[in-house]
Amino acid sequence: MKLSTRSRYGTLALLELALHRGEAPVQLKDIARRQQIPLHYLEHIITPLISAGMVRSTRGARGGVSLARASEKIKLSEVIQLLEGSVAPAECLNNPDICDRSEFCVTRDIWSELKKAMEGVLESTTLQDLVARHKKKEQPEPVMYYIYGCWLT
Amino acid sequence: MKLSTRSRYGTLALLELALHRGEAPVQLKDIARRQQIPLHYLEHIITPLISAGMVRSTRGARGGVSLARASEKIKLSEVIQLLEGSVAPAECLNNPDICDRSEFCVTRDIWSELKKAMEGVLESTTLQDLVARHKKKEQPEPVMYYIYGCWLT
DNA sequence: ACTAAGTTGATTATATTAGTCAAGATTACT
DNA sequence: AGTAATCTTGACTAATATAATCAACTTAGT
Repeated sequence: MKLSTRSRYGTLALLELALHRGEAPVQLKDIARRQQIPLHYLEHIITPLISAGMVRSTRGARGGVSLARASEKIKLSEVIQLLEGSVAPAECLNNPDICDRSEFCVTRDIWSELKKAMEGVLESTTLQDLVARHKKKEQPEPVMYYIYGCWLT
Repeated sequence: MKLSTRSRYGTLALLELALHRGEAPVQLKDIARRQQIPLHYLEHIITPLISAGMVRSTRGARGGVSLARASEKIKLSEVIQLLEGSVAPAECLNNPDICDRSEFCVTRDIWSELKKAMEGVLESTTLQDLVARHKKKEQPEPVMYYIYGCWLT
């Protein structure tokens, strides 16, 4: 029940791109270094994201990759779909024919609910949400009050 | 993001046991046949469930396995925990030390929410729920009315 | 032309999952 | 007591998927 490193690396890479939105393309080697992803592996991870039109690539010197769409428009569900193939926790949800009891199977029904719960999170989270959380963590915005001669948080 | 067959087979086997609750122990070979699970594989899957006290085994001729607890008391989350190791979609949730950015990582926060959503389903589903669903599917309880000379559903 | 990038496909390495086999332990039944 | 049926255990193998690497190629800037 683990996400593959493909998905985790891919999401980190996309977050990196979202953080540099509007600037020059980011080079794969920089993403690789900053997010500690093997460069050669990242090259393969980024490919399906480019094919799907989520990421734009600029070849040649001073090239790199950048988001092809607004980060508000990129849901994690789509990212996982592209990198993991599917969010479904059991293959019979994608393809009922692989099991001849799909129609009657109550465990399949539960895996379906599990899938829905997962989609609930992944559909409602965009890259922009990740960016917002990231910035919030960087600047924790310390709300403090000076009362009784002390700084209180 | 797939459940292993361990978990899926194991859940099917437990459902089988729940359906025969109160009767004589069910033999592994019968479970294997009915649920189409390789017998030798099932032997290994059932082991951790026995160790954990979820399943009771009766050795020897006419032996078998049966639920050690009421099916209402067995949550799927526990089953998955035993068979899959953990429900966490990323290892850093179980063990923050494997990654030096766990503390700041916003993707980790999202995987954590994903985990919570999954737990929401798995914690609230018991074997008894599976049994109930199963019975409901078997006997769709056709509520019909004989009106105007016709049977209406 | 040269260099710095991304692109692609082949290949290897590693880990995990899935499954098999066989010897052993326990119990029911005759 | 003997035997057959059944779970138990550990070693082993096979299959698959994941992760990673390498190298040749294409593209674009200088």
